[in-house]
Amino acid sequence: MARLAGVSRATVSYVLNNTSAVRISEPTRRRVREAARELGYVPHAAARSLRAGHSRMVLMPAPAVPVGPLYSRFLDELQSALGRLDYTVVQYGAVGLQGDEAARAWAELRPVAVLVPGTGLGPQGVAVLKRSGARAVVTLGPERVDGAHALLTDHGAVGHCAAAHLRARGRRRIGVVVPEEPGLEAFSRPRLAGVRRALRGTEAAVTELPLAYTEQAAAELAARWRELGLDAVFAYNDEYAMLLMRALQDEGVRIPEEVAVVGADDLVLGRLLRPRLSTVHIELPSGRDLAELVDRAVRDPGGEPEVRKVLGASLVQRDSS
Amino acid sequence: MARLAGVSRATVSYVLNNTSAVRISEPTRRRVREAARELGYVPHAAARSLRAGHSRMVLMPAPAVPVGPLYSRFLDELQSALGRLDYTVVQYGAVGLQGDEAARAWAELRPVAVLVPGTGLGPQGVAVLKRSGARAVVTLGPERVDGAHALLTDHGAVGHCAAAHLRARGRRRIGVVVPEEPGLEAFSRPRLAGVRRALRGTEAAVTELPLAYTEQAAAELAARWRELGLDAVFAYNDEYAMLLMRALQDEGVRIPEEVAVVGADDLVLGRLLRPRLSTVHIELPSGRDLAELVDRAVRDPGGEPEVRKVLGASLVQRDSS
DNA sequence: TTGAAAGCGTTACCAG
DNA sequence: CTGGTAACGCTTTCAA
Repeated sequence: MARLAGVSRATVSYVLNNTSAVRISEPTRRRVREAARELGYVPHAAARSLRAGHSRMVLMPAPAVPVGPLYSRFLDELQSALGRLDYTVVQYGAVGLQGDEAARAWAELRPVAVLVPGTGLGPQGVAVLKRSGARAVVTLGPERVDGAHALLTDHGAVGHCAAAHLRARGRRRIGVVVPEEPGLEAFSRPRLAGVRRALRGTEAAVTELPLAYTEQAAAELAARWRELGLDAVFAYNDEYAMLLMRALQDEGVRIPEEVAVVGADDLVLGRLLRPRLSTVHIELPSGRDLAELVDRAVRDPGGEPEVRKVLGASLVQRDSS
Repeated sequence: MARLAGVSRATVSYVLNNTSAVRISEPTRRRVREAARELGYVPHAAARSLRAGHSRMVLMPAPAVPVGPLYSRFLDELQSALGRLDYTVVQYGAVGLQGDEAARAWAELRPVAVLVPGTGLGPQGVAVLKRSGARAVVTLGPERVDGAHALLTDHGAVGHCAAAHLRARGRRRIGVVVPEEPGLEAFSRPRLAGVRRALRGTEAAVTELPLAYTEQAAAELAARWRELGLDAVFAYNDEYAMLLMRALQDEGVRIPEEVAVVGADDLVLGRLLRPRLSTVHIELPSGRDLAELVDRAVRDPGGEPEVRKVLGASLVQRDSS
């Protein structure tokens, strides 16, 4: 830049980085600062990290599905926690790249750490990222990936929790709503599996209920409700629960007498329904903890990958079950 | 990298970029490709853009507030549209930097375009970005900023639409819910102003109703409802509308006889309430259009800044008003 | 058809 | 204390 400030580039670097190893005269500092402001000088991150051989960028693929308030909060917390640790968090617009191909695209940015929600990253992808200089790869999903740290979000626990509750309440024929919206299978499948697991070896039976998030789809499901002969339903989450409850009530099905309903996510919404919605409260990891994990991993890239279960599920009983 | 592939770096560059200006022998190409795969070679985006003097990165600050399905959809569309135009969309984790300070942080990444939702970027910030090589700066907010293209989202129109409707229905004492959640003022204030504008010069009166998004806050508001003497309320959006409606119904206030309620956002939710919720349907710009605007601006950085109104508001009347 | 070399903006290192 | 120089990985121009 301001070789035009009358000094050398090195001097500029010293001044702007407050390098303490060398001492620059006050007048010089002033000259440099002034010139910087005047020229609207902004350091060039790419050049810096090229020279340094590493960056402070933590890369996350941007979530593809509209994301609830829970995950939003978590993400926010994570970002500010990492920010305080002097990392720059960047969400990479996921443009439908698949798995290891995506990993290569991410690697081009040479992030110091990569945080991958969901599945789709294989051991190969992890290897690519690490070779390209990523000092930490952390997955946030149902299963661990070789070479990466893992935050295991076992959505099975959500279904398990709901099903165990329904069974304890004496319900035996249990429906499970499976959203038809694409992108939600990642959550709905494990939740369904969790229900199955909870009921294995009991006399209770599970019925899958595919459902699109529209009034009409819910009405159609409700119309054939009696012939399904269910006495309980785990509705995937609170929003689908609301959709289904309304349709059932319009159909004259009494809740919870004829059918118990349980949602998930513990949204404010559920408390506003009548009957009040029983739900599975989901506890995500604290953003601060995760930020610290990332920082630790970056500082000690050789360490054993940490694997940690991070999804807490607990039932909140209200009036719908 | 693969000087170890037996060829020169230039050759590698040619092969991997499919440079058509020069012709490389097929065997060489193969050798290079193979070596690249074997070594897990991934080009270094920073080096590339350093050399090229520009990047294909479109930068967006990540929204600070949990964002509804509307905006999510819009963002998704935008990202894939830009992806198809061969841009890389990156969301920068907003770490509470203010205005032009944030602009400097963004400028460090030398994005080719910056897309800024909300206020907080001043003309100075725009200038910094442009000087640092951004060929397009587009704001998405209530007012234009000198030097930047603007997509004007006039949330006043939302309030205006709701208020005009309520007035046409004969309501005269109109409450307006103002969320207490931080970060929402950016939307709630203009919406309130829009209501005021719609009712100016009429005999209708406006009452502000601050409200936190909790059951208790809603109950407290409902408890003193009669003394407020309102015959209509614009509830900020559908979610606050649901919250308030429930509290009012618990209090025995009849909707719409005693008080008409209008929400906004036209969520599925509103159709599930009883009475069905009247709402303001909001039309965001199509992601494709915006992507094209960005692309045009990048190709012709000298052009006049485009200023465009992009927020459509139309009332959907149901049973609550 | 291929190779060599320059240069993008930074910063570490060493000589003045 | 300050300034010159080299090197990070890449693309491009020029020469072989």
